Amino acid sequence: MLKALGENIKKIRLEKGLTQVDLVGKIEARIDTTNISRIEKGRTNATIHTLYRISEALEVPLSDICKL
Amino acid sequence: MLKALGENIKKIRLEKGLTQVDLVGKIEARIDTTNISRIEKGRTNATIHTLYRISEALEVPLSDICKL
DNA sequence: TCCATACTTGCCATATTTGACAAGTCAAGA
DNA sequence: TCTTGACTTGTCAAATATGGCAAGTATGGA
Repeated sequence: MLKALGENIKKIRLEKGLTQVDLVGKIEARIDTTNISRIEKGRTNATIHTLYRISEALEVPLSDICKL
Repeated sequence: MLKALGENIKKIRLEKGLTQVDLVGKIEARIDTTNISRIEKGRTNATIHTLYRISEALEVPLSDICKL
């Protein structure tokens, strides 16, 4: 399930033509590519706030990245 | 945003006619009404795994409780 | 081959979620 | 009023997410 979530994020990110660094750059509050990578690989159980910041940077609704 | 998420959960829970205790009872892995209450009140930044377990207990897609 | 870019992974310190329990609030009804 | 059920809030310990940095892997191009 975390893996599916991560793949969702990665898919959307690539569709937008963004690298992890680009994505991080679009997030106001500090976040690290380390964390993006961990989330995309399903290696961490992200908090909803982190996912929310990612959804903002990707310019998609939070619910889009929560579609499993 | 955490508050909106919590209100979402509460709304769905009440629509299903469940109390917090009922909801906890439907979740396989251990969870506490303390945590349900904190999430519903937006006092905690829940992890996606916790929200996923709640969505399972509510029998709705995770994306439904992530609609802000 | 060498280099650059993109990504992954390990480690650390700090902050915070979670589970657990106890105590408190609140509303409805006997 | 008293009781009961539902919910909220405080505190604690343990687990873990996060930010940060460094090192490693993989791929493609000069």
